Amino acid sequence: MPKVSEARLAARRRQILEAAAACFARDGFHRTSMQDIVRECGVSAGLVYRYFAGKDDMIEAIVTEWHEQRRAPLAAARDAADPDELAAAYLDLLRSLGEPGARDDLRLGVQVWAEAVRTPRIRDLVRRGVDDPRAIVADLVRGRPELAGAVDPDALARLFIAVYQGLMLQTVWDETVDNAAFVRTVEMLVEALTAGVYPGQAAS
Amino acid sequence: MPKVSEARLAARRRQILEAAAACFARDGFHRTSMQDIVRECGVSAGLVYRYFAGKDDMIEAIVTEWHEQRRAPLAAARDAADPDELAAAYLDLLRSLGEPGARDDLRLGVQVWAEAVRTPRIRDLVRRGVDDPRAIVADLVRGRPELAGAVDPDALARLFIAVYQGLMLQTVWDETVDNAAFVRTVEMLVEALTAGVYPGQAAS
Amino acid sequence: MPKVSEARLAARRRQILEAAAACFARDGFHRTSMQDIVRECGVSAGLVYRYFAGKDDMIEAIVTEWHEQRRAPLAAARDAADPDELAAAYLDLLRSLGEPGARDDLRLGVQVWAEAVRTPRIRDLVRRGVDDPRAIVADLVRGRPELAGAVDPDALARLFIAVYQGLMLQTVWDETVDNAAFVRTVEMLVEALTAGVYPGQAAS
Amino acid sequence: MPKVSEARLAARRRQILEAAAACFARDGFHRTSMQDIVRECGVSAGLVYRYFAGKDDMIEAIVTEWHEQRRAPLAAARDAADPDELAAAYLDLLRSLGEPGARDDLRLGVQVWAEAVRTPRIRDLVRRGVDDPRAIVADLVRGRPELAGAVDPDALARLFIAVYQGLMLQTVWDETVDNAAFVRTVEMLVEALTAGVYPGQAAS
DNA sequence: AATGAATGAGGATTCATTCAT
DNA sequence: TATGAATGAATCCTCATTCAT
Repeated sequence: MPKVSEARLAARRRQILEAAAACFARDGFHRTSMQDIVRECGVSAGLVYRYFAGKDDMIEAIVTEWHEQRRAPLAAARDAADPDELAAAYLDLLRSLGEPGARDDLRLGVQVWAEAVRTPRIRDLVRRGVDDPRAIVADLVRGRPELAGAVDPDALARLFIAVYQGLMLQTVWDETVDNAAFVRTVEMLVEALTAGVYPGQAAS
Repeated sequence: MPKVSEARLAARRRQILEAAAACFARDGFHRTSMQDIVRECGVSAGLVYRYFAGKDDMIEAIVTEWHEQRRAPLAAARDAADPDELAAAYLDLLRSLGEPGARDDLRLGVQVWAEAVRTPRIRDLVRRGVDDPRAIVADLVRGRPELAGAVDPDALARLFIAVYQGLMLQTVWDETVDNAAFVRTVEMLVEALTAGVYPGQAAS
Repeated sequence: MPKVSEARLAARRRQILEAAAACFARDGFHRTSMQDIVRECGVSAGLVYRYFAGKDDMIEAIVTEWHEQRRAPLAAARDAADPDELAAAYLDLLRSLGEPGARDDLRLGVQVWAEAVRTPRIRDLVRRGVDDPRAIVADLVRGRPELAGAVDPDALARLFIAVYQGLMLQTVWDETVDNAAFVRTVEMLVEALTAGVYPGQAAS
Repeated sequence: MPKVSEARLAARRRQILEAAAACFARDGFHRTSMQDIVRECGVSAGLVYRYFAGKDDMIEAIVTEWHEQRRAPLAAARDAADPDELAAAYLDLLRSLGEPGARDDLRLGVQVWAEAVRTPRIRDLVRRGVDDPRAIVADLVRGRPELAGAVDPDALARLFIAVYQGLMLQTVWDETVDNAAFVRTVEMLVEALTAGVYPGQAAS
């Protein structure tokens, strides 16, 4: 089995996966037929089944990839071990939601969330996609006593994730959302936390 | 001269609608067959079509009702014209997400969001479901100069809605979410806003 | 059971029958639902079944009536025992096909013919609808030796009926058919027959 | 690069079309279910939809073919540019109506006529199926001044078509129709026309 | 490796008819 | 007499998946 062939295989897989993602983003998992995907990626129906065991397998692959893409920047910031960098990475994620090129990704994400409600395997993937960032943020909070004393680190982490999720939803349905104003408001909130102005917080 | 009372008709409609909502919450709109709904509500297939023009019509009815249920408490609080009451109503909505009886409602909501991505009519309903509460909150913020001077009222309103949406998602996938801790954190945030401790805010 | 009631019954029956005929003419027997008829005649579904045993029964009633209406003028002319009158009655029938008010009747007739292909009971009714006029015309021909010697009376009768049927079809599909020109051509043919100008005919 | 030859595909299409024609002739378009056709042609339900967009598409294909079969002999005769040949072709068409093997074709034709009443696309096809032969015959009449002076060429053409249509109907309902006698009568009529014996006709 | 013809169960919806009121 | 809510089998069509080529 020559290496060229392996690269080709990977490229084919990618080609199919991207066509599928485009279809799923447009119409959701259950309103996209395999024929739709076949049409979109320009290969035969039979071939798709040599790369994926079936539709569910394809959905899983797409969900896994979707979360990986979001987890990466946060994980990188954590590895840098600089709290400011993590905050910056988070705000960048918020900002990226406003970029026009992100639309399909957001649409896909919402479909993933809905699928997680009913499919245990998808739910597990999505939960990991939430739990990993949450742990990263919670760890950071725990490392700063003036914050940790005032708030539940996990709850605060969930709050930041919730803000991300909610902005994502609102952006998906309404392209006129003022992303910059939203991010500025969140930024102020983050700064206030860092500055220790909350009731119960000791001044830092 | 109807031979069957209007109340009976309304009850039938409700019976069907609730069976449908239960099915949709469990399996999503497109993995729920009309047969599933028929089985769930115990009437014949044909009868469903005397009350709803089709599956899409039923989905629309359910989406409309879903948003109405959330809008009502906020609208009531706004009519009371008491800022504290509005904040309390909002926090109650967050708390209600943690009640065990709410599960199906949350699951249904996530399906609605996913459907809004691909169906213009549903998107319109969902946007109205977001825009109405947003206007209520933004108006409140505008009425308090010390807040309005520091933050974009719309952005802040979106932020609160985002928090609600995100908590809803996380609760749907993970029943172990600590709702009380989350709400406490949000409460602190709200109080800090009211207390005017944010950078840029004049002390109230 | 008072007489008034009987008249009412007949009126109801007529009301339903006419609504049904209008629907059938528009959409054919099998694309017209009982609900369509119910809507058209403004009574309830249940009531229709007190006047007709079912859809098939209604179709039969309509087919019977349809043929009766066409047979009547020919039978009247035959009873007058005047050959010229019969010819005139026939030409009048042709002319009536061109009248705008006849459209629905023609449409209905074509549906009847199609139904006669597959339903024995309807076929019997339709055959009688053809055989009766044919006998009338054939008898006339037989009574005129100079014609009967030259042509098969039955075949000639069938020919006249065929001409009627064909004109009916062409008129149904195409409202621009020149009815007057068609009738003039047939008239000339009839006169030629009467004048005995055919090969094999002795001069009258 | 089709893996299955084009001939095989065409054969499948024909297989399905012929099964459908048989069903439609037997039961009419709307009393024939897709399952009936599927049973008749021995392929799966899904496959039918790879060859036809739906039931209506199949009906259209059948109607088109039906008219083409009748138009062909007339068109061939016209191209031969011999009036006698055209007359012969017409009489042959009449004779073919009496052949036992033609039954299903006739039954199908009557269903087509009924469908033309309610479906614009079918009506267009049927009108073309009438207008083409009419033009052929009318052109012939126009080319013979002694005929054209006496009759409206279009009306005469319509008359011949009407005779064909009427004979078809009568044959469909009644297999005892004496086709030979009918054709002989029509033949005589044609000869008389050619001989110029009509009132208003100049002797040829 | 790649194709796409073929399958048949399952989808939403309609319909003639009945019967409690 | 009259209503119209209720039934459930039947209709047309789609879909994920397979396998001969």
